[in-house]
Amino acid sequence: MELSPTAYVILGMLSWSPKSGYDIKGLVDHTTRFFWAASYGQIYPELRRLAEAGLIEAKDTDTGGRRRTVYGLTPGGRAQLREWLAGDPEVFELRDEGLLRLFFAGAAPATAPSTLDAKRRHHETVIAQLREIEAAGKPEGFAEIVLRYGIEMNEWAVEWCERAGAELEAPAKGKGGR
Amino acid sequence: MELSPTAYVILGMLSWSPKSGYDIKGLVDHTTRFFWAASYGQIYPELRRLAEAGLIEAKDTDTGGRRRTVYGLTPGGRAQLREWLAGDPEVFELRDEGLLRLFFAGAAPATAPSTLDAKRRHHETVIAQLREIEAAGKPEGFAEIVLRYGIEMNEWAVEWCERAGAELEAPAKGKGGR
DNA sequence: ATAAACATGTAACATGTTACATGATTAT
DNA sequence: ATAATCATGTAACATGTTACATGTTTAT
Repeated sequence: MELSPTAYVILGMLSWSPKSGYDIKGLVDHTTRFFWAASYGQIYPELRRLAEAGLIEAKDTDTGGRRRTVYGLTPGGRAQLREWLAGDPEVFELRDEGLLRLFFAGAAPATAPSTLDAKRRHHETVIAQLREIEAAGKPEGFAEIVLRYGIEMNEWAVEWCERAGAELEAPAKGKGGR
Repeated sequence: MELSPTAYVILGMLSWSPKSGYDIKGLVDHTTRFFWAASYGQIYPELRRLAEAGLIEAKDTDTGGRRRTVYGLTPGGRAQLREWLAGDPEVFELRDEGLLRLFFAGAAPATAPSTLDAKRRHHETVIAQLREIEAAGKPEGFAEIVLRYGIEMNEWAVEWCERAGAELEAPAKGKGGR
């Protein structure tokens, strides 16, 4: 069976412990969002599909009035997750509008420093968010490794923006930039 | 007027010189693809929209039998591009299936080293492609800066994969004990 | 009371990929 | 002749976001 990577986000989350769609969305927003986001519009329909495929199972635990459907992995779902983990990753996509603007900055060179600045600020914001997650959740094992990746990659990007910004200022060939 | 970033890819390409849809696709594949991809299915309809909006202009140059529509920026299109360049970048998205697999590797820990290895190989492949572009096109100015970003970022990622791989192999000390 | 958080879901929209259809020109 | 490249375009499909609709429970 061919599943989307987003389906594996769900399977992976449920491999830790049973969860509701709401739980999954909350976890995604605090963990994988930086390298794999997912919205309710994806999660709820996907939960239904996975349940129909027998990879997850609903344990309708409505605690009184508030309806809440908690799903758990079936043995088949766990096998599917492990099979996916054993394969090679295929998707790697980056969409960086800052880089795009910088690339075309020749049409308005004066805008380059502020583009670089905005990009740097973006990465700094992400670092702050990741550090918060780090402090709050004290992740361990693979989650911690991946979180460190996020922090270090964004730190690298901040440094690059600073270096590139300095380079832009350096060749001041009497053009009267600024 | 609200344009998609992909529309600005076209406007940016045309700001250098007039081009056909085919030209644009070829250039995208050799330049922006690493941080902003575009397919024919996006480019041709977008060219039509931009022409209808008066931001670009077709100069129907059919060289004999082979039909070829070359577009150039109008003054309005150039203004639109410059306006966009002056704003702050908004989109930054990463989709890294390798990181996702690593994140969930707890369900099959033995798969982690090969995931890391595949991710490293991916980044090495990209570096090789970017170096080829660098050697072939001798980019200058902002294009060169952005190309260097691509190479350096992927080098950083390769190093990270090596470091993380070494950590995985190292006996689990430092945690708990100590 | 009322705001925030919990909880599920759908519909409309936007974006993007792939395969297909068509045909001309150039290099081998 | 035939493969590669040039060249344009569409249709079907896949993916993903946003806004909306609905209602409960908990904290202030």
